[in-house]
Amino acid sequence: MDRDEADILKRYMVDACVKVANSYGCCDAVGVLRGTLFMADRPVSMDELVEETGYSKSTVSSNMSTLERMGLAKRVIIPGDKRYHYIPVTDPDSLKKEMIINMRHEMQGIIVAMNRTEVDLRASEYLSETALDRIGKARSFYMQTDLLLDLISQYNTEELIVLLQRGFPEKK
Amino acid sequence: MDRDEADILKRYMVDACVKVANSYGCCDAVGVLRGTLFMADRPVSMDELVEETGYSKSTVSSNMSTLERMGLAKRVIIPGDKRYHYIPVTDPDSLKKEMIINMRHEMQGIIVAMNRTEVDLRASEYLSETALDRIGKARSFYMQTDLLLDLISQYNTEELIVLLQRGFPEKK
DNA sequence: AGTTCTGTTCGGAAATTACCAAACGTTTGG
DNA sequence: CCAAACGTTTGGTAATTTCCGAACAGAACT
Repeated sequence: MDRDEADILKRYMVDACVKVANSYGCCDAVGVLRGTLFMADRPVSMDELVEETGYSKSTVSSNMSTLERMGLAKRVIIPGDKRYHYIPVTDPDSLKKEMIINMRHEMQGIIVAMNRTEVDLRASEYLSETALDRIGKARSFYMQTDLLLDLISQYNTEELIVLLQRGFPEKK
Repeated sequence: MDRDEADILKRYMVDACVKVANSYGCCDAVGVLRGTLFMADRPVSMDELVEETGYSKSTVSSNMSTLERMGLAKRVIIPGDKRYHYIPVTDPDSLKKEMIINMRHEMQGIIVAMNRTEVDLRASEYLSETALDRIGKARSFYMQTDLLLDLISQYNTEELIVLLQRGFPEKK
């Protein structure tokens, strides 16, 4: 397969991955690399990623590190080759796990901030009931969501779908 | 309450909101404004946001628009005042709904890309079974997740927690 | 009408970020 | 122990983004 053909084949995935990457604040290169990796039919070395994406070696190196950190790519060892090779992470459980970890991390950051703020608020001489009340309500939302995410992480997607489609049978 | 006191009270929330904003690729100002708005005990005019954040009027205006677009702030009308006033969106249902809409949007973008890629792949003379297989598996993951999100959006958080804590009773 | 008080848009300056090339440290193979 | 191959780190540059001030457009009141 020549380069042009490969580029045409991967364009949609690359575009979609770039959009996703951007929506999480990542630069284009992360998306391009992810899409390229996804479309490869075997583990890809860094040289090949340089070749296929047109980015420099240093850019590929650092951005592949971030893809790895995000749990979207993995390094594998190819026997008889001293170079690293990357494969995309595509198994549902890993992807789901990463998504949930990220979301819970966000929840917990906000919860910690709310706890600290509540302490400050109660110590303040200008005690704002409105603020206290709002913090209490918002915190319980974030804690509930965090709990829900924990529960969701204990089932796989098929089980969750069955459970939720079943719903509350007693309600008929 | 003086300015310093207010700044101390809101610092944790502002910091946390800035972190969240950054993790979604938004600039600091979005987080600062969100945190400030959250800590206000009444609807806030744009002048007050300018005053409290130190940003210029134009910066506040454009970033409040993005907060509104993200479903995290709302404009309200104060009778007898021709200025806009902003309130933070804190009710659980709205927040949950926004989160799910964003996630489903991401899922659907990827699914569309995969469908188009599959068409291209099948039309290509260099048909890669590996790529086709990977696309099929990945797409079913994203479609399942999308379905799951749809189901999740049909319950409120309390109900979901009950359902998932109950689990599969027949499995004892 | 005109005046004043809104909020948005526009152009440019400053700060940040993405990227590359080169130098560097490590590992592999001879 | 040397040479070659590999990946990471560093410094500098180009491009982007953020932000501000000024100009602008619209509404409310005189």
